[in-house]
Amino acid sequence: MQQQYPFREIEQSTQQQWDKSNAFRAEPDQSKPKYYCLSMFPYPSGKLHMGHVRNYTIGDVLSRYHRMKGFNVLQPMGWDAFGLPAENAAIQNKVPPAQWTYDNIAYMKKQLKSLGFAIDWSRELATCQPEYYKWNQWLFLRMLEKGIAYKKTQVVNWDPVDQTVLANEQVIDGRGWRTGALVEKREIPGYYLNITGHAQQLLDDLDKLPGWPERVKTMQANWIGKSVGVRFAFTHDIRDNGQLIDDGKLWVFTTRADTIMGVTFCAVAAEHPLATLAARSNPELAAFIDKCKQGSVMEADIATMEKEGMDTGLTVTHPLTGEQVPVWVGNYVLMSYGEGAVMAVPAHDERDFEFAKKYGVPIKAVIQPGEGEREKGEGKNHTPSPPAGGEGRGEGASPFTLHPSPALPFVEHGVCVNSDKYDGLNYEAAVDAIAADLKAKSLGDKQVNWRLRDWGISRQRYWGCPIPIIHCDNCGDVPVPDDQLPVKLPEDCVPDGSGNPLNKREDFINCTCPKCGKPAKRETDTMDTFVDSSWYYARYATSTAASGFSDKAMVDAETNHWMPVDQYIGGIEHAILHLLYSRFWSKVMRDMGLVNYDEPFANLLTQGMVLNHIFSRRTDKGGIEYFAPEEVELVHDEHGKVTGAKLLADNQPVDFQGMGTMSKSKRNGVDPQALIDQYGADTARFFMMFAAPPEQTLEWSDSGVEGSHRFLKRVWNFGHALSTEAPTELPAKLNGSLASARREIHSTLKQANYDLDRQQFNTVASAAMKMLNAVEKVQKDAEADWLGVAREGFSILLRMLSPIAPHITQTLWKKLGYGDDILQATWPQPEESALVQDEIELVIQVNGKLRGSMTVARTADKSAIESMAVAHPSIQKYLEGVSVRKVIVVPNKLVNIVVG
RNA sequence: GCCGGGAUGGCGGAAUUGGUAGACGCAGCGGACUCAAAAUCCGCCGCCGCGAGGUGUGGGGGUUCGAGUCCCCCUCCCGGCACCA
Repeated sequence: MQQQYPFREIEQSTQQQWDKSNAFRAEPDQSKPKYYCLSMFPYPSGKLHMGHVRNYTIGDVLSRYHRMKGFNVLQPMGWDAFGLPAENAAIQNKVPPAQWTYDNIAYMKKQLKSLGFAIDWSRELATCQPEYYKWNQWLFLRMLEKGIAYKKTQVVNWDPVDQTVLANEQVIDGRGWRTGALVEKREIPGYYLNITGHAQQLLDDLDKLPGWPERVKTMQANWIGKSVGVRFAFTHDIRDNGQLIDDGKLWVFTTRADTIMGVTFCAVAAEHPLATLAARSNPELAAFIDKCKQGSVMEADIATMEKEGMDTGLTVTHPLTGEQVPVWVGNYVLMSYGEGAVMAVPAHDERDFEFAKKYGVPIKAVIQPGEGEREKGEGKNHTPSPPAGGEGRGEGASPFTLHPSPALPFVEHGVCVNSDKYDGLNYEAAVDAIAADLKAKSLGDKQVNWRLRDWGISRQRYWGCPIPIIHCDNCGDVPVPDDQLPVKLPEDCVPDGSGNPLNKREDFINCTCPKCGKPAKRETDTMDTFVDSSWYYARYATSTAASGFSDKAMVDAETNHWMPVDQYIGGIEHAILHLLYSRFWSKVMRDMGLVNYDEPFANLLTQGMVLNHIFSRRTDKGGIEYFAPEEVELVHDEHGKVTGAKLLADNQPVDFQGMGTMSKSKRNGVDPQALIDQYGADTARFFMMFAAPPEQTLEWSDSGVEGSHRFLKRVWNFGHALSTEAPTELPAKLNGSLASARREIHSTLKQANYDLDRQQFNTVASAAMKMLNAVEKVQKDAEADWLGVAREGFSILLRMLSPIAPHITQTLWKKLGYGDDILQATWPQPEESALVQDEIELVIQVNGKLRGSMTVARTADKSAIESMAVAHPSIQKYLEGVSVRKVIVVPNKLVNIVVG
């Protein structure tokens, strides 16, 4: 009779034991290597979603594996608790955001606990707690003192839906990153952090992160966007009401100063002052400018968009030649980058070339391929020039031949021609000489341009960390003194959608000026929530030994013990913003002597999204109606191939739209709670690990979940069966089939250990299944001494599986008498003696094609194997009428007989 | 358009350095047990072919005794982006 797999009881009781014994409490221990494993903390939105389950299971598997390998593991958890959803919920339910947030935290914490994660809950924090955000405020004041934080009034991105300012990074294609609303421009004072001051370091230190995915580093480097060039001015005498515009200088930035002698026009952005002036007397131009401003900002459109422009009729003076250069308005020039104006060299720039051809602007070639440089491809196929220092020596480069007139535009580096005194100079020399000449005329110099902008952190929102500033009529903006921190956010406000409720809280606003003592007003702006998440990992790592986190210091010596995070796990969606801000914040804290690390996250794992089927149907009205997967049944043909799907309710077909991320609108979400309730935490965890490698997307599958559950049931039943036998030790000598079963177990373990170290958990789960198949077979064959092999194999299986399915493995570990606590067990290692074979099966190939196999002694030498293979009966027919040219022996693998 | 990453059975996915393609699971098919069903267990399962055999990792070429893996060209898919001067 089969014993039921009572997952509810065993999961509950195991979790209670862990709670009672404080099993996952982490204290520094110098005798062991530390392993700080961190998953990105969740926003307490109400309940966990599948992405959380996947994220935290990956972290937990890594934590538990390292713990059993002898590391001193810290795995904390907390809550990214400030933010807009709480305010939106408040508007809807008339509940204060604080209450909503704390309720959600309580529920989600219960869910996390029910998944059995090995978390040190004594280090739990929520960013909306004054004990935490006090230190946001404190560090902000330090930054203010050092000029890293400053106030300015600037045109900002205003999200009309959220009624707040957005950082440049939070504007995607002209729309708010959260709301998708079209962003408006508004002038508003706010506080900024000088992240651009760290741009070079943030770029350089990416090289210190070999444990980060390459693509994340590329994304960050692109975002920082360093470009080295020359900033210089064309001069002019263009006046508006007698007032010289921009002091008579049209500034431009170029990375190709070597082409300056080829300038045939300038192009300015639609918002440029020269454009504005010219438009005033030219309605046609005004209309064009309006069109440019409305132009699509969608990336895909823009890439294929026609380059358009219009002559302003204005001219400026070339700083080196003194020639008059016409000024055009171009739809491809952006006011927000560089100077909002460019010099145009059609001969050596793709866009300028296209533009000049279209409008008949002259094209003047001033660069030719240099010595050893070859024109690559034809016409428009421009591959980048070889890296600097390579002197352009391409493999197989033929001796230099003249390239009198390369196809234009020629955009690679070369040698100046047609450029007076610069003729013959290569790129570097020409840029140096030209920059020097411009500098001598006070009309320019070398400059580095960054795409990265300073980080605006002011938000006109209630549910965030108050900015600790007091506005005094006498003294201006006065920082709140340290001893008055934290500036506490009142927790009983209920936003009604009409702006920041703090503006109506007299008890919050009214205060006395710390400087002059007169009545003053508090700042009501709060900080961007990316501030909160920029250092939470360091706070987790501070000492909590006394009784919780210190209120005396932001971080302490223990922070430096645990940091940096050895493994950070989270979604790719944070590849730029959160990770860049955290890196910046760490560098600021380091510069202030608060911490001793350069980079907060040594290794980064970006887990893939969780997808599910999307089913839909066109409605009569032309809309699209979505159906949840459980309302739909797949239709197969006789081979099991899916041919369609139908709705259970009406038996009519529905459209299968492929796989997509789980979302409410597509109705394809699966609630983790239902999964846990029906199958248990171990099944949920196992399926998450089994279905795909961590970095790839994971496709939801109900039958996959059932398969995972079925496997754990088999583990349980096998454990139960073993427990009815009296324990036996592994015998000293094994017969052939038991030895081979044991070899299967140990070689599977060897592979699993390799896979664990490369974080490929799906094949570790497979290995566990394979191992169960092996021990079940041993049991079924029931040869003498089977029990010893089965017990050893099962003890390996339980330990190997325990990071993924910790409850069932702990329960069986104890039940079978292997030990009291599997957490204290050592990680299994394959025994080399179990892996050796006396006889090896070799594959025989003829001309690389599989033709047979044979068994040889382990000790057989090469020539013996060769002659055995050639003499093997099953391949004789392939050797008839041909002669054996040679025989290749790959040890332990195969023999290839080459004939011809 | 540019930069990354991909493409392997009906499906999810395996295959350390080039060495038996398809591990493990799902789905499917057949069988056992059952009055029956569920559950469970056993077997089959890339494609073509009765079979011998042929063929097969998006397509085409190449290197090699041997290519999913390396090189060249092409197609498609997914992510990211900056018309960045």
